[in-house]
Amino acid sequence: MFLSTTTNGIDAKGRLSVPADFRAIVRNGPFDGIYVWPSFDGDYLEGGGQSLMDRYLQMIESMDPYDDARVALERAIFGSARPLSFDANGRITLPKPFAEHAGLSDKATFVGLGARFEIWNPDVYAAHEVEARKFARENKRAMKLPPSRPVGA
Amino acid sequence: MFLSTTTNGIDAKGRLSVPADFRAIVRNGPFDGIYVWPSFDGDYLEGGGQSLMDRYLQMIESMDPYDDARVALERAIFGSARPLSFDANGRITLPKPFAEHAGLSDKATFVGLGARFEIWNPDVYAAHEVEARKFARENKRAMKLPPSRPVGA
DNA sequence: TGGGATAACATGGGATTTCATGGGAAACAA
DNA sequence: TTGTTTCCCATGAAATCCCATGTTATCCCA
Repeated sequence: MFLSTTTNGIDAKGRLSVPADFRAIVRNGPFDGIYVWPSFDGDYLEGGGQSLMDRYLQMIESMDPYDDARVALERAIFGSARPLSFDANGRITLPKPFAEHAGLSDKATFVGLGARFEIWNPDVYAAHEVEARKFARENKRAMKLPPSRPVGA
Repeated sequence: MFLSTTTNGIDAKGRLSVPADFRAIVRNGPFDGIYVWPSFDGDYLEGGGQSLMDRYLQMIESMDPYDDARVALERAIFGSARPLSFDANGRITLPKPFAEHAGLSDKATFVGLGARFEIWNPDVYAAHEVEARKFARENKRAMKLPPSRPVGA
């Protein structure tokens, strides 16, 4: 599970260290790296490991071939995603268009969201985080946890 | 079930012993540690074991992908939670931002709340507890138990 | 039921490893 | 060539591991 928020530096070569716990999650996969694409919903990047891509693929395959939503998803995710492999020290090199889309220059913030993660400009994310926490506080009553399962189930 | 209240010391390295009974609850899980995040509702930390996180993930995944509440919760919980693993003696190391959020420096109070627990500054908690008991006393008529099930069901 | 032995627990400090980051050299492309 | 990408190694800071110790709780047997 991708968790927590980490800000790392981007060096002159466009290299960016992926947090070690994120790397640990995708390790053991067939591909030693992550999949990243520009979000169609804002100025940030989205990403995940092989299993996330497999799930998206499965989801899309279950939709009608010419469903508008299917075509949109295919374009937005598969059409723009890139596999970014780790170097020996666990860094990826950000393609320029990605850095531009998210306004990344010298620092980037990884945000773990369970099954996937996002990469933001730190300043932009800070503002969003304040909003998100405020919204959560005001809507906490809407949170209903599913019942816990019996031990051993 | 996380129960009772325990206060332990925080050493110079930011290490904090998790009460032994709390550790016993999460033992046998796939991850030997606890998940902790700064509450979005106050100056304390919230936490639980793997099963709690699984339930939150289930809850969030059942919401619409671009629902505002979902996005806010994802960021407020997953975006700020960290897996804190036990060292050989059952201690966790508190990340600095967590200690700052909850005003923790030399001591921390673990408060068991059933499925999850909270970590407070002892002095702040003492004051808060007085308030909480007063509130409970004044609102006792609003407390409702869910209908009980037949024994064994 | 008392009291000594034993185990569990919280805490402390030093040593080691991991991690993020920087830069140079070699391979590649235009 | 000139600029770009990939691989390799160096380094300081931070996190982790390992061992030691006092104290408390638990057990066991007389």
